Amino acid sequence: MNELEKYFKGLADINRLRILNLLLRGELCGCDIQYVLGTSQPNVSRHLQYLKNSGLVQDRREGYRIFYRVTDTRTSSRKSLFEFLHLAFKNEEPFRGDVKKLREAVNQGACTLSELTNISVLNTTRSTQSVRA
Amino acid sequence: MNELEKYFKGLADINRLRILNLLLRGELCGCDIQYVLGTSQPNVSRHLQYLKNSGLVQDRREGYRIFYRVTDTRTSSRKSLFEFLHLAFKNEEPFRGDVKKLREAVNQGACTLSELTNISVLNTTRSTQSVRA
DNA sequence: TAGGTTTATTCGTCTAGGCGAATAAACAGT
DNA sequence: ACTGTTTATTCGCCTAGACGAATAAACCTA
Repeated sequence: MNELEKYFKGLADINRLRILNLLLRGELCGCDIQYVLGTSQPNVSRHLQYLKNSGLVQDRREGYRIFYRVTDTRTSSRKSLFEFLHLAFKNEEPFRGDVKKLREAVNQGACTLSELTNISVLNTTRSTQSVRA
Repeated sequence: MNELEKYFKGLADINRLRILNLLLRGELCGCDIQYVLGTSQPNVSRHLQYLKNSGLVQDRREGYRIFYRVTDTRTSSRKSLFEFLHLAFKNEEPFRGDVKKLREAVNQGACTLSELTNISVLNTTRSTQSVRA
């Protein structure tokens, strides 16, 4: 499939746009993304796989966690695409709200830190399977 | 639906990308677009409607012809999007080939001019219903 | 009004995509 | 080995989208 078409198919969904908006701010694990989007874990996983297959996102395993990040932009048309996205997301909803929510979560201790700081509020609010079980 | 999402859904198809590539070079009627894409008339019409509903394309009637153009970019995020597209299409296939094909058609007398110049080669090659009937 | 050109719509069919629920898989720590 | 955490996959269902063929609609001209 055409490269551009592949990118745009990857961008043609609000969930994936929201994910990219977060990843443009830095590397994130899946559970943090899930928390901000407020949707189910399988749904986040599906969209992340779609983004990977579109060539927009890469991942890296660290223990039982997987960190996702925007694909490297060296010598690629992706660079200007990501720059456009970064500007387009700015001051637009729901992207703006998502970033705010992410910042708050990180300040209180995001997924990676929650087990270190062990904040009960976050654990009860954030954990999915452990709490909902 | 979110504005950005609407745009990207409009861009998530190779036919629509090819159409936009042509329209970024200037206003065109449907039959010229059909000629360059080499697909059926209903197919072109469908994709043009989709692009209109996505807010990426406007049209204007002139007699029994309808001219399509990229949506006005004053005070809009569409401007930077179109600028990105213009660069991305450059030197990429099949967009490059489409522009070449369009130029040749225009030089020999495109849809609008074909009835004036009445070039038989063009008419037999280009006309759809009239010739194929 | 009749015929020709361009564009839009309808119909039927097929594939892709989105999502909830449940389950599986990968990994770490004890 | 057992348990808990994170991520991926499967299943079933539904909707959206793509396209060829045929038809309709809008418009012009004679």
